[in-house]
Amino acid sequence: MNEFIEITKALADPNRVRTLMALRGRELCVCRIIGLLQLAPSTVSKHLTLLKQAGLIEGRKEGRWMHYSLPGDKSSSIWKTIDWVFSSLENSPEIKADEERLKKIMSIDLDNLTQIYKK
Amino acid sequence: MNEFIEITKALADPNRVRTLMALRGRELCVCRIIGLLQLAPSTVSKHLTLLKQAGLIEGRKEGRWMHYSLPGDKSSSIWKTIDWVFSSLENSPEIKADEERLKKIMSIDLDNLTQIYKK
DNA sequence: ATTCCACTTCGCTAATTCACGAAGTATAGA
DNA sequence: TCTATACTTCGTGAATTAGCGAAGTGGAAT
Repeated sequence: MNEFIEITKALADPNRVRTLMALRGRELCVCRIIGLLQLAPSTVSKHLTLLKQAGLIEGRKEGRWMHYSLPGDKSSSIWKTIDWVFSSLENSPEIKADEERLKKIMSIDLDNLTQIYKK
Repeated sequence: MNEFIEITKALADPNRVRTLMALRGRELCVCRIIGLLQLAPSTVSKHLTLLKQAGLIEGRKEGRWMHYSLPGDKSSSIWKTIDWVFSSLENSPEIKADEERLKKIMSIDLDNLTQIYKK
């Protein structure tokens, strides 16, 4: 029960849900997620920590960058939840708009991202 | 998206989730739910309003009693969510304990419930 | 070594949420 | 018509949460 509530609480915030949806089929570094959500780095970091705590995402450090992604083991029970989220939001206009924004964000080289998310 | 967040928020509280699970396969009047959760009537009423707002339950008034149940139309998309909740919690010890409590609560006649939930 | 950069942790404020009791509404029964 | 019952709404306090900026951590590059 506690675990379940941890998951539903993690999913009870639009910015965290947008993040989860943004990670469909790809890894993202924190700076790109900051670019997507347009929130302070510390805020985004906190959201990511919460999602990770709930088991909805996992992190991988590579040099200076931290990359987040959906759990690798698709047979794990958390994927039932993730699939439910995906199917619930597949037609959401907000998520579609994010998808467009992400196309641009993905095209920017990591080394040039700093300036972007500061404005 | 808004709708989805309304649902996850409704599911982000243990007492509301317990209520949802208690309604599996049966209707319950508010007084029995009060008996289960052991919370003030006004608190329970608020929880039920939230669950209803999210579309997770529906209410039916009969005389003095208000009966809540899961949505009747099982083809409605909310049932995907409800089934996900059920499958996530089918082995939860808390929910099993509630099931036991409910057996007793269901055996009490409606007219005699008042005294019970006041103690 | 030192500086820079990506990110996290900490400390704070504003907003939201959970719980309660008191007061209100509606129905049943005397 | 009056009272009792079942529930809801309102107002309030305590606890939790989302956001921020400042300070801290650790890896890379000069």
